[in-house]
Amino acid sequence: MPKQTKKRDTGCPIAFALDTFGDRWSLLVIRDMAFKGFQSYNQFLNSEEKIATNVLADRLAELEELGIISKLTDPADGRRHLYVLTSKGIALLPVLIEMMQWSAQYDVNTIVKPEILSRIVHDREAFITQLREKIINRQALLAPMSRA
Amino acid sequence: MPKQTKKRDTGCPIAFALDTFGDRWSLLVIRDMAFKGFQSYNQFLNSEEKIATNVLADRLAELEELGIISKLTDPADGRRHLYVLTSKGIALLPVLIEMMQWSAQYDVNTIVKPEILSRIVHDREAFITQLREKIINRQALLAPMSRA
DNA sequence: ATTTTAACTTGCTTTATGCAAGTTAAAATT
DNA sequence: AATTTTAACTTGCATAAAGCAAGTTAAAAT
Repeated sequence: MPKQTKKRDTGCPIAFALDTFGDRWSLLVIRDMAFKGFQSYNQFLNSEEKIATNVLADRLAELEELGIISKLTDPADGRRHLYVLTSKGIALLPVLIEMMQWSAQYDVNTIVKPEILSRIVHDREAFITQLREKIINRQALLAPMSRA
Repeated sequence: MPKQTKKRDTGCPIAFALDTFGDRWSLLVIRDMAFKGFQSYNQFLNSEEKIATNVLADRLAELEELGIISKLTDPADGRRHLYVLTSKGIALLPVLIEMMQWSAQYDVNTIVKPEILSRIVHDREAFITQLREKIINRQALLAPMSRA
Protein backbone atom coordinates (compact mmCIF):
# COMPACT_ATOMS: atom_id res chain seq x y z
CA MET A 1 0.00 0.00 0.00
CA PRO A 2 2.51 2.58 -1.05
CA LYS A 3 1.96 6.31 -1.24
CA GLN A 4 2.62 6.37 -4.95
CA THR A 5 3.90 3.79 -7.34
CA LYS A 6 4.36 6.21 -10.20
CA LYS A 7 7.40 8.34 -9.70
CA ARG A 8 7.51 11.18 -12.16
CA ASP A 9 11.27 11.28 -12.57
CA THR A 10 11.34 14.21 -14.96
CA GLY A 11 14.42 15.77 -13.40
CA CYS A 12 12.28 18.65 -12.17
CA PRO A 13 13.33 19.44 -8.61
CA ILE A 14 9.81 20.25 -7.47
CA ALA A 15 8.48 16.98 -8.85
CA PHE A 16 11.38 15.12 -7.26
CA ALA A 17 10.65 16.69 -3.89
CA LEU A 18 6.96 15.85 -4.20
CA ASP A 19 7.75 12.26 -5.09
CA THR A 20 9.88 12.07 -1.98
CA PHE A 21 7.71 13.74 0.65
CA GLY A 22 4.76 15.30 -1.17
CA ASP A 23 2.01 13.39 0.54
CA ARG A 24 -0.21 13.93 3.52
CA TRP A 25 2.08 12.29 6.10
CA SER A 26 5.79 11.94 5.30
CA LEU A 27 6.71 15.46 6.26
CA LEU A 28 4.79 15.21 9.54
CA VAL A 29 6.93 12.25 10.54
CA ILE A 30 10.02 14.25 9.61
CA ARG A 31 8.68 17.18 11.62
CA ASP A 32 8.18 14.92 14.64
CA MET A 33 11.77 13.78 14.38
CA ALA A 34 13.27 17.21 13.72
CA PHE A 35 11.27 19.41 16.05
CA LYS A 36 9.86 17.10 18.70
CA GLY A 37 12.73 14.65 18.95
CA PHE A 38 10.48 11.69 18.39
CA GLN A 39 12.24 8.46 17.54
CA SER A 40 9.81 5.58 17.90
CA TYR A 41 6.78 4.21 16.11
CA ASN A 42 4.45 4.79 19.05
CA GLN A 43 5.53 8.38 19.43
CA PHE A 44 4.69 9.07 15.79
CA LEU A 45 1.45 7.17 16.17
CA ASN A 46 0.33 9.23 19.14
CA SER A 47 1.16 12.48 17.44
CA GLU A 48 -1.62 15.03 17.35
CA GLU A 49 -2.69 14.33 13.78
CA LYS A 50 -3.43 10.61 14.28
CA ILE A 51 -1.83 8.80 11.37
CA ALA A 52 -3.17 5.29 10.69
CA THR A 53 -0.96 2.39 11.79
CA ASN A 54 -0.56 0.90 8.33
CA VAL A 55 0.17 4.26 6.74
CA LEU A 56 2.79 5.03 9.37
CA ALA A 57 4.50 1.68 8.83
CA ASP A 58 4.46 2.29 5.11
CA ARG A 59 5.89 5.82 5.34
CA LEU A 60 8.66 4.77 7.71
CA ALA A 61 9.69 1.98 5.34
CA GLU A 62 9.51 4.34 2.40
CA LEU A 63 11.50 7.12 4.04
CA GLU A 64 14.11 4.59 5.04
CA GLU A 65 14.31 3.26 1.50
CA LEU A 66 14.72 6.81 0.21
CA GLY A 67 17.58 7.39 2.61
CA ILE A 68 15.85 10.13 4.59
CA ILE A 69 15.78 8.19 7.85
CA SER A 70 17.47 5.12 9.25
CA LYS A 71 16.08 2.52 11.56
CA LEU A 72 17.95 0.92 14.41
CA THR A 73 17.04 -1.29 17.32
CA ASP A 74 17.11 0.33 20.72
CA PRO A 75 20.13 -1.13 22.53
CA ALA A 76 18.26 -0.73 25.81
CA ASP A 77 15.02 -2.39 24.69
CA GLY A 78 14.93 -4.97 21.96
CA ARG A 79 11.27 -4.38 21.16
CA ARG A 80 11.77 -0.77 20.32
CA HIS A 81 13.06 0.55 17.05
CA LEU A 82 14.61 3.96 16.86
CA TYR A 83 14.30 6.12 13.80
CA VAL A 84 16.80 8.87 13.13
CA LEU A 85 17.24 11.42 10.38
CA THR A 86 20.09 10.90 7.94
CA SER A 87 22.04 13.86 6.58
CA LYS A 88 19.68 13.77 3.60
CA GLY A 89 16.78 14.09 6.01
CA ILE A 90 18.42 16.83 8.06
CA ALA A 91 19.00 18.69 4.79
CA LEU A 92 15.24 19.18 4.61
CA LEU A 93 15.35 21.58 7.55
CA PRO A 94 15.45 24.70 5.34
CA VAL A 95 12.35 23.50 3.52
CA LEU A 96 10.56 22.94 6.83
CA ILE A 97 11.63 26.34 8.12
CA GLU A 98 10.35 28.12 5.01
CA MET A 99 7.05 26.31 5.37
CA MET A 100 6.94 27.43 8.99
CA GLN A 101 7.52 31.02 8.03
CA TRP A 102 4.87 30.92 5.34
CA SER A 103 2.26 29.26 7.54
CA ALA A 104 3.04 31.54 10.46
CA GLN A 105 2.19 34.43 8.15
CA TYR A 106 -1.01 33.04 6.70
CA ASP A 107 -2.53 30.72 9.29
CA VAL A 108 -4.61 32.77 11.68
CA ASN A 109 -4.48 29.85 14.12
CA THR A 110 -0.75 29.32 13.94
CA ILE A 111 1.00 28.13 17.07
CA VAL A 112 4.28 29.65 15.88
CA LYS A 113 5.28 32.17 18.53
CA PRO A 114 6.11 35.68 17.33
CA GLU A 115 9.64 35.44 18.73
CA ILE A 116 10.26 32.25 16.79
CA LEU A 117 8.94 33.79 13.60
CA SER A 118 11.11 36.78 14.25
CA ARG A 119 14.19 34.61 14.67
CA ILE A 120 13.43 32.83 11.41
CA VAL A 121 12.98 36.10 9.57
CA HIS A 122 16.00 37.93 11.00
CA ASP A 123 18.40 35.17 11.85
CA ARG A 124 17.49 32.30 9.59
CA GLU A 125 20.90 30.73 9.09
CA ALA A 126 21.76 30.70 12.76
CA PHE A 127 18.35 29.34 13.62
CA ILE A 128 18.74 26.46 11.21
CA THR A 129 22.30 25.76 12.32
CA GLN A 130 21.19 25.54 15.93
CA LEU A 131 18.36 23.21 15.08
CA ARG A 132 20.66 21.02 13.03
CA GLU A 133 23.11 20.72 15.87
CA LYS A 134 20.41 19.93 18.35
CA ILE A 135 19.26 17.07 16.12
CA ILE A 136 22.75 15.77 15.52
CA ASN A 137 23.60 15.84 19.22
CA ARG A 138 20.43 14.04 20.12
CA GLN A 139 21.05 11.35 17.57
CA ALA A 140 24.78 11.02 18.24
CA LEU A 141 23.94 9.35 21.54
CA LEU A 142 22.64 6.28 19.81
CA ALA A 143 24.10 6.03 16.34
CA PRO A 144 27.09 3.74 16.87
CA MET A 145 28.67 4.48 13.49
CA SER A 146 28.98 8.19 14.16
CA ARG A 147 31.25 7.46 17.11
CA ALA A 148 34.55 6.49 15.53
CA MET B 1 -13.69 15.29 -5.55
CA PRO B 2 -11.41 17.31 -3.36
CA LYS B 3 -7.85 16.55 -2.43
CA GLN B 4 -8.71 16.22 1.22
CA THR B 5 -11.85 16.97 3.10
CA LYS B 6 -10.23 16.65 6.49
CA LYS B 7 -8.15 19.66 7.30
CA ARG B 8 -6.02 19.05 10.33
CA ASP B 9 -6.09 22.58 11.67
CA THR B 10 -3.87 21.96 14.66
CA GLY B 11 -2.05 25.25 14.32
CA CYS B 12 1.09 23.37 13.37
CA PRO B 13 2.73 25.23 10.50
CA ILE B 14 3.88 22.07 8.76
CA ALA B 15 0.40 20.57 8.92
CA PHE B 16 -1.07 23.84 7.67
CA ALA B 17 1.31 23.91 4.72
CA LEU B 18 0.50 20.29 3.91
CA ASP B 19 -3.21 20.96 4.05
CA THR B 20 -2.67 23.80 1.61
CA PHE B 21 -0.36 22.25 -0.97
CA GLY B 22 0.75 18.88 0.39
CA ASP B 23 -0.60 16.73 -2.38
CA ARG B 24 0.71 15.32 -5.59
CA TRP B 25 -0.28 18.24 -7.83
CA SER B 26 -0.91 21.65 -6.25
CA LEU B 27 2.73 22.62 -6.05
CA LEU B 28 3.33 21.61 -9.66
CA VAL B 29 0.66 24.03 -10.79
CA ILE B 30 2.29 26.72 -8.65
CA ARG B 31 5.65 25.79 -10.17
CA ASP B 32 4.22 26.15 -13.67
CA MET B 33 2.98 29.61 -12.81
CA ALA B 34 6.08 30.76 -10.98
CA PHE B 35 8.85 29.32 -13.13
CA LYS B 36 7.29 28.70 -16.52
CA GLY B 37 4.93 31.63 -16.65
CA PHE B 38 1.97 29.41 -17.39
CA GLN B 39 -1.41 31.04 -16.94
CA SER B 40 -4.06 28.89 -18.59
CA TYR B 41 -5.76 25.56 -18.01
CA ASN B 42 -4.41 24.02 -21.19
CA GLN B 43 -0.87 25.02 -20.40
CA PHE B 44 -1.07 23.28 -17.03
CA LEU B 45 -2.74 20.32 -18.67
CA ASN B 46 0.01 19.88 -21.23
CA SER B 47 2.72 20.13 -18.62
CA GLU B 48 5.23 17.32 -18.60
CA GLU B 49 3.70 15.43 -15.69
CA LYS B 50 0.24 14.96 -17.23
CA ILE B 51 -2.28 15.86 -14.58
CA ALA B 52 -5.81 14.53 -15.12
CA THR B 53 -8.40 17.06 -16.30
CA ASN B 54 -10.70 16.65 -13.32
CA VAL B 55 -7.87 16.84 -10.84
CA LEU B 56 -6.54 20.00 -12.48
CA ALA B 57 -9.95 21.65 -12.38
CA ASP B 58 -10.27 20.66 -8.73
CA ARG B 59 -6.84 21.96 -7.75
CA LEU B 60 -7.34 25.28 -9.52
CA ALA B 61 -10.65 25.80 -7.73
CA GLU B 62 -9.08 24.82 -4.44
CA LEU B 63 -6.03 27.05 -4.82
CA GLU B 64 -8.31 29.92 -5.70
CA GLU B 65 -10.47 29.29 -2.67
CA LEU B 66 -7.36 29.23 -0.50
CA GLY B 67 -6.27 32.57 -1.90
CA ILE B 68 -3.08 31.27 -3.51
CA ILE B 69 -4.15 32.10 -7.05
CA SER B 70 -6.81 34.19 -8.70
CA LYS B 71 -8.76 33.53 -11.83
CA LEU B 72 -9.64 36.10 -14.43
CA THR B 73 -11.04 36.04 -17.93
CA ASP B 74 -8.62 36.88 -20.71
CA PRO B 75 -9.67 40.32 -22.00
CA ALA B 76 -8.42 39.31 -25.45
CA ASP B 77 -10.22 35.93 -25.60
CA GLY B 78 -13.40 35.29 -23.69
CA ARG B 79 -12.94 31.53 -23.72
CA ARG B 80 -9.67 31.66 -21.93
CA HIS B 81 -9.24 32.04 -18.20
CA LEU B 82 -6.01 33.35 -16.82
CA TYR B 83 -4.66 32.20 -13.50
CA VAL B 84 -2.23 34.35 -11.59
CA LEU B 85 -0.44 34.01 -8.28
CA THR B 86 -1.61 36.18 -5.41
CA SER B 87 0.88 37.62 -2.92
CA LYS B 88 0.12 34.61 -0.75
CA GLY B 89 1.10 32.38 -3.66
CA ILE B 90 4.20 34.37 -4.49
CA ALA B 91 5.19 34.06 -0.83
CA LEU B 92 5.70 30.35 -1.48
CA LEU B 93 8.75 31.08 -3.62
CA PRO B 94 11.21 30.52 -0.76
CA VAL B 95 9.68 27.11 -0.13
CA LEU B 96 10.01 26.21 -3.80
CA ILE B 97 13.60 27.43 -3.89
CA GLU B 98 14.59 25.35 -0.87
CA MET B 99 13.01 22.32 -2.47
CA MET B 100 14.99 23.06 -5.62
CA GLN B 101 18.20 23.25 -3.69
CA TRP B 102 17.52 20.02 -1.84
CA SER B 103 16.50 18.11 -4.97
CA ALA B 104 19.43 19.50 -6.94
CA GLN B 105 21.67 17.97 -4.29
CA TYR B 106 20.04 14.58 -4.04
CA ASP B 107 18.48 13.84 -7.44
CA VAL B 108 21.12 12.33 -9.69
CA ASN B 109 18.88 13.18 -12.65
CA THR B 110 18.23 16.77 -11.70
CA ILE B 111 17.81 19.29 -14.48
CA VAL B 112 18.90 22.11 -12.18
CA LYS B 113 21.98 23.63 -13.80
CA PRO B 114 25.05 24.01 -11.62
CA GLU B 115 25.09 27.78 -12.11
CA ILE B 116 21.50 28.02 -10.91
CA LEU B 117 22.23 25.89 -7.87
CA SER B 118 25.24 28.04 -7.22
CA ARG B 119 23.18 31.22 -7.38
CA ILE B 120 20.66 29.76 -4.96
CA VAL B 121 23.38 28.74 -2.54
CA HIS B 122 25.41 31.93 -2.69
CA ASP B 123 22.89 34.58 -3.55
CA ARG B 124 19.59 33.26 -2.37
CA GLU B 125 17.86 36.48 -1.43
CA ALA B 126 18.71 38.24 -4.68
CA PHE B 127 17.69 35.20 -6.67
CA ILE B 128 14.29 35.09 -5.00
CA THR B 129 13.80 38.82 -5.33
CA GLN B 130 14.52 38.65 -9.06
CA LEU B 131 12.11 35.79 -9.53
CA ARG B 132 9.43 37.58 -7.57
CA GLU B 133 9.78 40.68 -9.69
CA LYS B 134 9.68 38.72 -12.88
CA ILE B 135 6.40 37.15 -11.78
CA ILE B 136 4.90 40.44 -10.67
CA ASN B 137 5.86 42.17 -13.91
CA ARG B 138 4.42 39.39 -16.00
CA GLN B 139 1.16 39.46 -14.10
CA ALA B 140 0.92 43.25 -13.90
CA LEU B 141 0.15 43.32 -17.60
CA LEU B 142 -3.23 41.74 -17.06
CA ALA B 143 -4.34 42.32 -13.51
CA PRO B 144 -6.50 45.45 -13.85
CA MET B 145 -6.65 46.19 -10.14
CA SER B 146 -2.90 46.48 -9.77
CA ARG B 147 -2.89 49.42 -12.18
CA ALA B 148 -4.26 52.30 -10.14
C1' DA C 1 4.66 -18.78 33.45
C1' DT C 2 1.70 -14.89 32.40
C1' DT C 3 0.80 -10.32 31.20
C1' DT C 4 2.02 -6.18 29.05
C1' DT C 5 4.17 -3.41 25.55
C1' DA C 6 6.16 -2.06 20.94
C1' DA C 7 5.88 -2.62 16.39
C1' DC C 8 3.78 -4.00 13.26
C1' DT C 9 0.11 -6.81 9.52
C1' DT C 10 -4.43 -7.99 7.64
C1' DG C 11 -9.00 -7.22 5.86
C1' DC C 12 -12.35 -4.18 4.75
C1' DT C 13 -14.51 0.53 3.83
C1' DT C 14 -14.05 5.15 2.24
C1' DT C 15 -11.85 8.65 -0.35
C1' DA C 16 -8.88 10.40 -3.93
C1' DT C 17 -6.65 9.79 -8.35
C1' DG C 18 -6.57 8.37 -13.24
C1' DC C 19 -8.66 7.87 -17.69
C1' DA C 20 -11.97 8.35 -21.57
C1' DA C 21 -15.73 10.57 -23.24
C1' DG C 22 -19.07 14.24 -23.25
C1' DT C 23 -20.69 19.32 -22.62
C1' DT C 24 -20.74 24.48 -23.14
C1' DA C 25 -19.65 28.81 -24.75
C1' DA C 26 -16.73 31.79 -27.27
C1' DA C 27 -13.71 32.48 -31.38
C1' DA C 28 -12.24 31.49 -35.87
C1' DT C 29 -13.27 29.78 -40.46
C1' DT C 30 -16.08 29.04 -44.53
C1' DA D 1 -24.93 33.25 -41.01
C1' DA D 2 -23.79 28.60 -40.39
C1' DT D 3 -20.10 25.40 -39.21
C1' DT D 4 -15.94 24.11 -37.16
C1' DT D 5 -12.50 24.61 -33.83
C1' DT D 6 -10.74 25.72 -29.36
C1' DA D 7 -10.63 26.42 -24.22
C1' DA D 8 -12.27 25.06 -20.15
C1' DC D 9 -14.35 22.35 -18.09
C1' DT D 10 -17.91 17.97 -16.18
C1' DT D 11 -19.35 13.15 -15.80
C1' DG D 12 -18.93 8.26 -15.10
C1' DC D 13 -16.37 4.58 -14.06
C1' DA D 14 -11.93 1.90 -12.78
C1' DT D 15 -7.82 1.85 -9.89
C1' DA D 16 -5.10 3.15 -6.08
C1' DA D 17 -4.28 5.12 -1.66
C1' DA D 18 -5.93 6.36 3.02
C1' DG D 19 -8.69 5.32 7.17
C1' DC D 20 -10.30 2.11 10.66
C1' DA D 21 -10.70 -1.98 13.65
C1' DA D 22 -8.87 -6.12 14.86
C1' DG D 23 -5.27 -9.52 14.96
C1' DT D 24 -0.17 -11.15 15.21
C1' DT D 25 4.72 -11.51 16.96
C1' DA D 26 8.50 -11.05 19.81
C1' DA D 27 10.69 -8.94 23.61
C1' DA D 28 10.24 -7.02 28.37
C1' DA D 29 8.16 -6.69 32.72
C1' DT D 30 5.62 -8.85 36.46
